[in-house]
Amino acid sequence: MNLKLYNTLTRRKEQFEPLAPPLVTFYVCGPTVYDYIHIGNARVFIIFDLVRRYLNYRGYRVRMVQNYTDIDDKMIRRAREEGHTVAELADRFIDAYKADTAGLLVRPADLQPRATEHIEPIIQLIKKLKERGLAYFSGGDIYFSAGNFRDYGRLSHQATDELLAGARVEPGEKKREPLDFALWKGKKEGEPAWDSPWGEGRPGWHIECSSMAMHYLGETIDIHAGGADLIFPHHENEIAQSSGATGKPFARYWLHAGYLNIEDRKMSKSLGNVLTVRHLLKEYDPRDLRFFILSAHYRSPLNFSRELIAQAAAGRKRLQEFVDNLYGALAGSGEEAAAPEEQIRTALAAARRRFSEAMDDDFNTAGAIAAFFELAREGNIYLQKGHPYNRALLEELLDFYRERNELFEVLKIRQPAPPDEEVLRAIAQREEARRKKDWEAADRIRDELQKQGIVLEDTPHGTRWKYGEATGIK
RNA sequence: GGCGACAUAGCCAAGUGGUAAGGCAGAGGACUGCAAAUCCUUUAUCCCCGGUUCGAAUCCGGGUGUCGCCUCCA
Repeated sequence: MNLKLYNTLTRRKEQFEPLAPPLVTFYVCGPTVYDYIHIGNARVFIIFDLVRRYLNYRGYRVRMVQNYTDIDDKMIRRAREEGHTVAELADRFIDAYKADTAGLLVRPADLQPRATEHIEPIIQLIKKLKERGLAYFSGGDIYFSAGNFRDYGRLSHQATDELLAGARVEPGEKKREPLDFALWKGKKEGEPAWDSPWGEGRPGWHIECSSMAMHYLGETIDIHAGGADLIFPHHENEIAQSSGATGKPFARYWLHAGYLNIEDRKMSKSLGNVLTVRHLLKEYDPRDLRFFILSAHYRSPLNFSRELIAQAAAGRKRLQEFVDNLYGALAGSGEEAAAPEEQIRTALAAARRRFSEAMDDDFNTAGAIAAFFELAREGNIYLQKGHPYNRALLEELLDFYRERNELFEVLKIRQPAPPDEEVLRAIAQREEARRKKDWEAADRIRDELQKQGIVLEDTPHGTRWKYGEATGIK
């Protein structure tokens, strides 16, 4: 095992060593369920789903938790605007989240707890912080006293006095110091509330993640991940609350995904350029969206535009063609191969190595994808050298893509449909026409099949057919 | 103002000391009745200026530019 990952906490790549291998405890900050998720959210969920898959692939047993924030200011505001209860709003957008991420081929975390279903552990955690002198009661709310937590600012690498320079206490706020933040908010008229030792109220935003992460994964977890914008204050505050309560490190590795911009501009409601996953999935194949996102390193900023998606789609198509052609080639394969195999076998070994090295290096998906392409080129060369092909070799090539596609899920690895009598008959007719150099008839048959979604390709070894949608852009 | 990231071909994007992966697009060629697919060839003073080194895209210093965080935000 030689997996390295970039830890925001130390700002360097570190050897990954989980606390209790093969177990890896993994917490990802999930959505606030007040709206549809957008393409920027999608990047985060796709990336960390892939991280989980890769860890599993490397032999770890990953326990992944991702929360739903189903109570906070935004939830309350939106529910009020729409005339629903907060719970109704949450149910609706949790369903939407599940549908949208499924559409993106993201696999759900092992556990997806809701904040409102964990009020009791949250209260216990706040109690502990009060006992330790890290929290205080003020005007119906409970606040965390950031100044009393020595390591505050360590994750975002800001000294507390520098953070203070940009912060202030708004008039009407009840906290004592600018960096303090609410752990519990006293009930206001018309807001959902739960009983607590401090009266009715609701949890603050940061405390839910601390609570749920430790509740399900233990006081020190291996990996904590989220979008880069969560570094401060959310993750900083999570550390303060968790370590403050336990005296132990909270998370050992912090992973943060870079931003996704829209046509070189930050995506924001005010610019009106928020692209929802729901909308994009109507227009694009999810594999194209995934391929696009995975074609850059997860920590780099990534720019989204239709042009760039088209570029990615064109590249992905090449790989899809190759995999489809491997299946086609199996029809003309046997024990004895006509073509020399040394070159392709060398390429296969190199691709395996390259893929693993790239992924082990802080999940370098762009490098890993290059391995897909390099092997495809060599594979195509092999296929051109003439059948019969070595069946076992073709299977090995297919396995290469099948196994890694379990991680990336950017290709359709599927057996072609069984031979269609009608199609075969049409192809035979066309062959006959071509032999007679009756190009008009031959082209008519090809066009006819095309309309039915069947694409014909003439190769030196005969005519090959496949479904048009196999490689088309949705 | 404080903290930080990034700057590689027309476009996207790897590469952290040994003279530049991969993809898209373009051009030319091979194959082909045509088409499709595929293969081959072709395109980089690695933002600028210094420094360290036998050797730097890679390390150090200084510029310039872009972006982000410091406030809800994936």
